Amino acid sequence: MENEIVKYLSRYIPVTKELEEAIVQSGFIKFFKRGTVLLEAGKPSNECYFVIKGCVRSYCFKDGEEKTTEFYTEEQAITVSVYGKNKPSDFYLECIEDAIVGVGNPELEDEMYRKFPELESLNRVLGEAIMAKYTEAFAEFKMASPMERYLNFLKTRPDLNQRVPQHQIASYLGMKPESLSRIRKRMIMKKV
Amino acid sequence: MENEIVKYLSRYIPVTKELEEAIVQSGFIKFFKRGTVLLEAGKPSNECYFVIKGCVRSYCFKDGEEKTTEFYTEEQAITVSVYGKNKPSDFYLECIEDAIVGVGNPELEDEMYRKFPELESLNRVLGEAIMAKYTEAFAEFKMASPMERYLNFLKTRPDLNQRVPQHQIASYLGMKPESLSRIRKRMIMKKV
DNA sequence: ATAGTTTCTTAACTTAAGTCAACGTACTCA
DNA sequence: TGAGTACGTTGACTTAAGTTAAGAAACTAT
Repeated sequence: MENEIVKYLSRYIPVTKELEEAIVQSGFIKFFKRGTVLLEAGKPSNECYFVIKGCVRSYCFKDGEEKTTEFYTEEQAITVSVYGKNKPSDFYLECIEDAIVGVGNPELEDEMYRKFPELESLNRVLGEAIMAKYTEAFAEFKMASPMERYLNFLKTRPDLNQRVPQHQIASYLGMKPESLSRIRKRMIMKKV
Repeated sequence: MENEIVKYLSRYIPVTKELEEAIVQSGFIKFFKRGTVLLEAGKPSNECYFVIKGCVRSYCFKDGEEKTTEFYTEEQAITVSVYGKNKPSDFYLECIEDAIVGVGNPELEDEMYRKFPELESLNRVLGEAIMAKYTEAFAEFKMASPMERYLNFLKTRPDLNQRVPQHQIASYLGMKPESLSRIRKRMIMKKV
């Protein structure tokens, strides 16, 4: 729904009728079916993404294996690759559920910022907050053992555990599927 | 030197005499001796930091041990904790070399953005670029073995390997000092 | 210069992750 | 619905990281 993004924005700034209108008219909001690849590795991208509904996964290949690096869900900005540069993307972006995604590009963004300068300020502030959170997540990952990472995952993203196949969770947590399977077993053992 | 930050900015935007003056006058640029703690874990912070010269390390304690989570060197923005919120910091920030650091606060920042709106735009753009780089670094960390992480570290931050004690590098790479020592030994063995 | 501390290395041992392979289950799609 | 693929679990084995402890080397400060 278009309303979702307005609801999100209006938590931070007053959303005028004009702004709402501009967002809807701009074609920013797009619908994708499960399995759609938004971005291919190796290709430069001119777009940025914001997940409104559904789940988008970023992944790449290493040693012939697919490695899931991030899951982006409701109200998350996708932070792989800065568009505008001509650098080929390191990652694929794939909708692993039917998804509603805000898709931006430099022209649209510049135009919106010109018309609604408060949007750029908001983006800066929210961007800083995302960065701080991500920095903390990286630090925790570094300090944690594989089992601690899985426990942390269950605590911080309990929804994902249901929505996503286990082997993708494994590589997201930096381990092999077999290891995650054994960790789960160990955890069940201890509980009984 | 004040010139350093002007040099940095003028790579992206024209720096007028007024802007240069405003930066110098603001007291943004500060000097710290090696060992100075800029921020203490547990205390809420009102400041943001940008390393102009020297090296700042972020760390925290886990299981009674000090864990280094990041090194910030020349021309790096320190992204732990968003100031302005009253949340206690998760990390310490310590100068591990004599350092020149830009220290900001919300009031100063707002004032500067009001006088020089191009600064806020620049911050948004640079912030997005930092975020993209960091996302990539996190992904690579997840996919890499401890030895690969160390090789990657030597490649991407060769200066740090000289500037920083090894046990701090170890925890920065998510391993114990003993492991890093053995990895180095293994690498030397193979080379001979 | 030297005593005291911190840092790095080494060794022996424990634990768990990676690897390879096999098997059962679940999903999918023609 | 039935064949084929993808997914999760398990087991045996290999490899390397964590742990503990001890000693050597480097650094710090008086």
